Amino acid sequence: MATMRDVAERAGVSLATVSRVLSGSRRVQPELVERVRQASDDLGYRRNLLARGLRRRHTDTIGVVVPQAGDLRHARLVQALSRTLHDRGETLLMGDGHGNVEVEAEALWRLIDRSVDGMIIVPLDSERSGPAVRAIAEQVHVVQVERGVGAADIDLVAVDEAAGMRLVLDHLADLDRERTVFVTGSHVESEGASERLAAYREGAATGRTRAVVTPMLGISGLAWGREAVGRLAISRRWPDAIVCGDDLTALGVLDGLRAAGLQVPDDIVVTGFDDVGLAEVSSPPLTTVRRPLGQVADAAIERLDGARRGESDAAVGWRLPPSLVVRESTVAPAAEGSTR
Amino acid sequence: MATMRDVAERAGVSLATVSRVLSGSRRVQPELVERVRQASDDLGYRRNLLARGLRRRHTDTIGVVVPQAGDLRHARLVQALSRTLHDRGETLLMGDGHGNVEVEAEALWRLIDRSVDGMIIVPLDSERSGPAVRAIAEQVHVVQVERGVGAADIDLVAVDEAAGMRLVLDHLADLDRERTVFVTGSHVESEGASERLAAYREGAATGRTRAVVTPMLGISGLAWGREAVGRLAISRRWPDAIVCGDDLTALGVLDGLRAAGLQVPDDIVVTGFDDVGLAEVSSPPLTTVRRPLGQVADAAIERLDGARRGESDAAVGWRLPPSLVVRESTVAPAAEGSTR
DNA sequence: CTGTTAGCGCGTTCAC
DNA sequence: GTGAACGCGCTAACAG
Repeated sequence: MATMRDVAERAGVSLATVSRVLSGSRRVQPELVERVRQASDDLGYRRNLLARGLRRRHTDTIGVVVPQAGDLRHARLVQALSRTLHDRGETLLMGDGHGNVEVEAEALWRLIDRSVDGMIIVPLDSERSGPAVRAIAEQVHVVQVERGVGAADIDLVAVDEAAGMRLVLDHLADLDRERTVFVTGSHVESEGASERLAAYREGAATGRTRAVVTPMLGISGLAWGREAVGRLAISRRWPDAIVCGDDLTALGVLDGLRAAGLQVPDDIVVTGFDDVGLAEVSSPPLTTVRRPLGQVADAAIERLDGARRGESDAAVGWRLPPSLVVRESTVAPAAEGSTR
Repeated sequence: MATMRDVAERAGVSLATVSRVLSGSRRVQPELVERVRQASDDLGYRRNLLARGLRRRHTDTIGVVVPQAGDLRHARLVQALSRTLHDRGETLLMGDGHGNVEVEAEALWRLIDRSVDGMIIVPLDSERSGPAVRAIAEQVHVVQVERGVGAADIDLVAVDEAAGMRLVLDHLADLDRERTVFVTGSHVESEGASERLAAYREGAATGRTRAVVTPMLGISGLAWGREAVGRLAISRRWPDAIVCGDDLTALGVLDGLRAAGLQVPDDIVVTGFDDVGLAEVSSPPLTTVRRPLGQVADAAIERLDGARRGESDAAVGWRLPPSLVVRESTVAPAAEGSTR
């Protein structure tokens, strides 16, 4: 590997000049610029970012740690982050919690050891990830995503789950559906789920959709969706809309409905939550709520950048509004395809 | 941030001693070890990996670049890699091609700039990624995954697609299915797809399953699966098994079959390929071929490690055997659940 | 504008 | 067994 010294010798200039040409930090005589460029290309020179970072005290690198890199949702987030960071000339250093708080903590520290300029964290658990996240926040600027560890002085950008639920409810009202039931996982599963449940209750009470049936709580998933429909069948009083807390449960509901011989969306409409891979491929395709992953990513990066420039007044807590994706599980093909 | 010098002062020893204690590179008097440990803990000292890497000329870091980090398959691979690297005390530096060869090339070089000890690459395109991958291979040891760029001197670990197809065909033979049809994407889409097609042809000709219908080629996806079934319906000669080139197409086939009123698996059985997220949630769940991602990851890392220790004789080309996951799209519930 | 010099924080000689 | 001194490759400060 060629070093800057090699380039300097070949171009017949000093080390400092090479550095200046390469980083554009100061004006250099055009002729010398050319000579340096030439020499650099000839040698296939590449800057050593380790040395550079050591000297500059920052690395144009931000750390990102997610609970489970294999999860589609997190993978998408990482990709979104990676994309805009790349465009800004920064590099993403990924850490993976592998679903384990201790592993997560170690991943965090390892990133610190590599001198990241900032950190974007999706905490594994709002309780148990607390100590590590707070400790890290003392070392470098941190912005939490999706979930916070209850530290008011650490930035947080998340999705407004309640607004998403209102979108669903309004959509149902537009369709004149009056007897809805909410099928979801038990609200202890995640903060998001309980927010959606609360918003459903609230919306059902005060919104345009009335006549609401008590929420059905189970362990979210395919099986629970099917079982919920089974229970409804026994009760013999079918609702005209089923709102699900997540897409997977909605798939189960769809399957149960098919077994029961009901037509979607004619007899009954179904909605999911969290448009990530599944909703599109179900049959019929699922109307669902899409989280603005790209905006979340950009907001987090923006915030990090602002903080680095010293605009770090008080910590922010942003909630970004999701959008409704209307598909055939609520609207028959003819009137299909609108997204709002 | 505390530095080694701070630790040395607090412990009343020299810098060198601290270094030795922390890296365990040489024996140090027990008492001093204790003092250093204590001082280090008190200060919350963390080694600066930039400086360390600069001095040692290696970083215990390996670069991983994938075509599209948001793809579930790649995300899973990254997670598998990340897991075993973590266990070995190494760190993963991720690069994302974002589906673009130029971006991929830049990601590769950026990792080189960070002094990775080795590189694991899933090339975006076996043709167009060639130059970059070959150039990188001159800088650092690289092992390609899944797809090679046709350089015989660069390691490659991939999945034996043909073996996977044989698994499917044998399974069908066990079920006494005699009229199968293969529905897949056009074989120009990827090398993997064409390998599967070839293996299907081969297996159909020489294997235990005879009476084979000409493969149906389209653009893989939900729509093509449905359409393929539509064409079959017109022909009025139903096969007793439909083998699909990928899971998504299989989902479409399942949907088409339902519309046509056929029972799966009684009237007809269906198989997918690449068990990643979709197969489990379809109805009925899909029998499919699972790629051994964990083994692929471990093999790649193992190879990198071997090369670093100087065992890098000739480049290897490994093909790992996938496994068949039997679900209800080929075997009715009663006899379900076996995986082999 | 350009060159010389001094470290960034570490690991590693070489003397003791 | 321990410490002092050097240098990894680079940028920032200071002269010229």
